[in-house]
Amino acid sequence: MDRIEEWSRELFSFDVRPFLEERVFAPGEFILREGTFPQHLYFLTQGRAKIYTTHKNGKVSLLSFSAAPDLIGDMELLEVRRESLCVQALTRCHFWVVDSRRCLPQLREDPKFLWFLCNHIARRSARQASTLTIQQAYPLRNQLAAFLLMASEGDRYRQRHTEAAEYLGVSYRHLLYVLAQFREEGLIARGGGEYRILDRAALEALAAG
Amino acid sequence: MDRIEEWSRELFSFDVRPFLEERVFAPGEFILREGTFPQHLYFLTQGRAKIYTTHKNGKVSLLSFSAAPDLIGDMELLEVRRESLCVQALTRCHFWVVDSRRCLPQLREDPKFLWFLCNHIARRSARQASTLTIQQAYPLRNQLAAFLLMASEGDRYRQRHTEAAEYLGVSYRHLLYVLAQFREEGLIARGGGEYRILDRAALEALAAG
DNA sequence: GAAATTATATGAGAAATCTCACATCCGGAA
DNA sequence: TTCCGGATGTGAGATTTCTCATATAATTTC
Repeated sequence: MDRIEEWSRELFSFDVRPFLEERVFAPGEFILREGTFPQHLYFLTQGRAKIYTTHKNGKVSLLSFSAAPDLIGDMELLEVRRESLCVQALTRCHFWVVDSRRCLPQLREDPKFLWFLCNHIARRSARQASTLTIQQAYPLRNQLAAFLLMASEGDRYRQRHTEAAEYLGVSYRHLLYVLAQFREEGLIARGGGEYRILDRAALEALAAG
Repeated sequence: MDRIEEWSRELFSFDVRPFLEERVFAPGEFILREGTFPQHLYFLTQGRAKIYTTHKNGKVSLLSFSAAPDLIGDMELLEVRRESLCVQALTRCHFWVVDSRRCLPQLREDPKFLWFLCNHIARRSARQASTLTIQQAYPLRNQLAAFLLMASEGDRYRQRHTEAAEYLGVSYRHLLYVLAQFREEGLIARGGGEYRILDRAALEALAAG
């Protein structure tokens, strides 16, 4: 396939195709399971997945959503992951999978790939740092406003509340409570199994802190 | 200096010494200020610094403590930082400073350095992810137990409460409240301007969740 | 299609956490 | 020494967030 060749030339100095295969995961399928140690790099080219971890007290933390294009399995390649995470497809997910164990020597010597990897991980780290400090400094009201804007398409918001609560790190009950507040204040409206954004400006003001 | 040569051979494929200088910061001095865009990589060889950001609502989030050996300015090198952070020396800090702007072409082509950088950033990212999810899943009681164990030397804990509160992302008042609880329960004791750990096992049980 | 599971919704009360007020203590600056 | 800003410590009341119970709708499974 052409696109693979073009893409592999962009990210790698060497010919990665011998180590490459395509894979598709169905919704709900696991790309990475907790406790396993993958030997592959997964380049998400299509679809959407969620990355989460389960704590000893039973709570689930949804660390992030992964949307194409994204890279999964990099932390494991670098062997820095202590408690492993779980990655599960939300929609049908297409990957280009690199057998990183077999081509690790080439990867370690490839400045083009390493530069890409640095940038990728650094961007993720910056996002996490931002999430972390915002979470410390603002109540759900502000974070939810940002999330509604981020996760909506146009004026329509149709995320699962269960997942949103796990992502925002609050209880399902409390998420619903603040959503109801927003409805009372006329910021959003409910209808037909989805929510609509009524007052984008107000939400943006809240999201900005 | 010998140690510089040895160190630079370990991290770089090329001779980095022409781009290198030593710098020392006094306690309280700023290594990076919010809003500025540094053109240097700072290798912390001695000392301790704090990395924090100030929010629009006035709250300060202490993202992390930096202790030698550590690397500062990497996110800026990769140009991924949105809101810039503030890095301030807590103790006297010694750095080896690389003029990354002048040797960026070499850095981008140096697999040895890039591999190190990937690992460094990935480790930080893993730590942040862990902090983020733990913060979502556990109340201060558990996090404080972990922090007391981590930040104490032997059985003596002598961190500033103001800084601890910013690091843990809770109000000063609430930190003191939970510390008082721990005292009532006989886990710690106060005396001579410091705290002492009395029941390490109990704290470890709390920290483990 | 029936049963079982999962998501949505809401109420009530409790726990965690915050803000603000105020007092004390200590170290550095004048 | 005196003064002052920062760090410590405590109280009271408000706000945010959690847990648990319960009910219904939607979805999956058999």
